[in-house]
Order: sequence, then C-alpha cells, then structure tokens
Amino acid sequence: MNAPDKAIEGAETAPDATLRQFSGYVMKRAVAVVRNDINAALTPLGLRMFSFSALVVIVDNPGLRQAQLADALAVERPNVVSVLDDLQSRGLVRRGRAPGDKRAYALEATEAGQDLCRQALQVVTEHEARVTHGLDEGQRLALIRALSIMEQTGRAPAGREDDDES
Amino acid sequence: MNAPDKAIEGAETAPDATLRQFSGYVMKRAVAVVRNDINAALTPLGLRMFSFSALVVIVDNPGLRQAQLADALAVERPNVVSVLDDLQSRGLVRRGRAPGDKRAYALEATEAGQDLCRQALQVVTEHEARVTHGLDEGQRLALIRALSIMEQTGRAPAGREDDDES
DNA sequence: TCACTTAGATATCGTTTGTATCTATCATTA
DNA sequence: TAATGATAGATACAAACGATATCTAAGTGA
Repeated sequence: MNAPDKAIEGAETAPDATLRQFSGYVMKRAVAVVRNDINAALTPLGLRMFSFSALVVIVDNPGLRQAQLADALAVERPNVVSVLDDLQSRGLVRRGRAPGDKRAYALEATEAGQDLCRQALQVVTEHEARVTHGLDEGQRLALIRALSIMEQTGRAPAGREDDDES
Repeated sequence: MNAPDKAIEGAETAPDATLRQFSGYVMKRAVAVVRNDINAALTPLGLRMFSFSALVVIVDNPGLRQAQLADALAVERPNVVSVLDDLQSRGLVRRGRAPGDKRAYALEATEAGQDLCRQALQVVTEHEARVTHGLDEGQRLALIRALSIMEQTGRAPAGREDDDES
C-alpha cells in the first residue's frame, strides 16, 4: 500500500523543494511544530507560549510596566492586558502601583508566580532539548544567533544600507 | 528623547534575555518580522505567503491534487480550498479533471499563473536577500538546514529515542 | 447491492495579533 | 491654575491563520 516512491512525474524530490530554499518558508513550518510542542508541554501548567514569556519577563524584571512588557515581547500594548488579567487572577502576578505615576502599574511576580516560572522554565528547557535533539550545541547556538540577526535586519527600515547603530 | 541607557534596575542587558536562550522564542519573533516583510512584498502581486506557496507548489507539480497540495504545505485540506478558489477565480490556476477519479482535481497553473509565479519568486528572492542580509551564505544555508531538522524532529512522536526510519 | 473509504466543500471555532478609541493621569505652559 | 497635549492602560473590534466536524459525491470491495 505504502509506495515509498511517490514521485510525481518530474518532481524534484519534494513537492515544495523550491520553497525550501527560502528561510521564511522553513521557519514558518518549524515554528508551527515548535509552537505545538511547547504549548502541549506548558498546558499542564496552565500556560501558553505567550503567557509563559510574559511571566518570565516579569520575574526577571520586577517593577516593569505593561508597556515595557509589550515592548520586550514585541507585541502591541493591548495584547498583554488579557494575559496579565489571567496571570493576576491566578495569583501569579501583581499589578503594583508604579511609584510616582498613578496611571501605570509596576508588575511583579508573586511567590507562586516565581515558583510556576521555575517549573515552566524547566519544562521549556526540556522542550528545547527535545526539538533541537537533531542539532549539536554549536548548531543550536548558531541557529539562535542567525534568527536574532534576521529579526533585527528585517525590523530595520527596508532599503537602508547602513548598519551603524553606534 | 532617546535615552540610550534604559537599564531596568538589575536587568541583564535585555529584558527578555532568559527567553532568548530558547530557539522557539527567537524563531517566533523572527517569523513575525519575516512574515510582515514577505507579505508586504507580495501584496502588489495580490498574493500572501500562503497563496504564494500554493502557487509555487502547483507550478512545480502539475497534476497535483488538493489533498497532496495540503500535505505538501503541511496544512489541513480545508485550508487550501479558499486559496484555490481565489487563484482559480483570478485565472492563475485550473482545477482540471483528475484522470480516473471524478472526485479529485488535477491542479495546474495557467500561463498567467506561471508568469505570476515567476514574478513572485523574484520578489521573494529579493525579500530573502533583504532579511538574510546580515548572514553569509553558509550561515543562511545552515539556518535552513537547522530549521528543517527541527521541524522533522518535532514532528516525530515525542519521547521516542530511535532515529531509524528504514 | 451494501458497507466503507476517500476527495473536496462547507461551516464553525480557537488562537494570535493588530488598529482604533476611550479613560484616567501625567506634564507643560500660558 | 486652567487648558493642552501626551501617555498608561483598558476595551472593542477585526483580520489572518489554522484546526475540527460534517456534508456530498464518488470510488472500492465484500
């Protein structure tokens, strides 16, 4: 039944071989897989990729404001509101008063939030080991570095040629 | 205006430094940037990342069926229907009759579809050059290879240790 | 012929993320 | 100090993406 050779007439190995030349295509496919795995891993903790990220940033940066959190996570400000509502309602995060500005909140993780963060970091570290199992550490670091560079390059105004940021 | 030193108390360089250890996080951020750029580049052609991908696969694999297209793009079958409706209504793709199976279609690109595909490939190639401008070719290929490996690793049943696929 | 499977279409939902707008509160200055 | 404009967060809404469930028509096999 399973014909190992499912060659489509004059197809070049894979039907999407042309697309696989482009990093964006391969990235999109890889992200889908990784997101599924990481969300499955975090579900038992009541977290998703995004709420996990928010929690980690808050734990690491006590006193952070919501707008700074949004900036750090590269999303628009409204997107953090419901996540914080959730984390706060579960007693993981407090929206403390920002000193000297009654509009703003100073975000901080509770003890429970820090505990959960530690657990989640372990879960995600295991996830990372799982999905990068096919890479050695040098490849893994090179991957992260390359992705970071691409993010920055793509965020820069298109058409600019100067890389200086001194 | 721009205070170059926005150090947050005892923050470690970047507020999301912890998260940047994880490939999934960096991938997600990079994908967002790349997707925006590629979609902006394709908009003048009336394409998006996904319809572009579908068009390329159809051009490369004449006679392909919808289910095979969905498989090739790693999405569920309903997701290709509306994209094909669009491509077909614009005269870029034909849903020809599949020989010997009246349920199935044999997809093929029209002349116009092939033309547009060529243009789109050029646009996307330029996009690729733009976003990978910070990488040399070796890094770019290593990135693509690493992402492919991760996709495959992550798709494999979790917890398995055997890599054999003979 | 009857039961089962498969290709594609339709309907619907969930997630993720963005834009626009509202409010309270700042900060500035006439 | 009152008016103006900017900013922090909340709310409402919408667009894009992708999945599941189910329907139909057509194929397959006992």
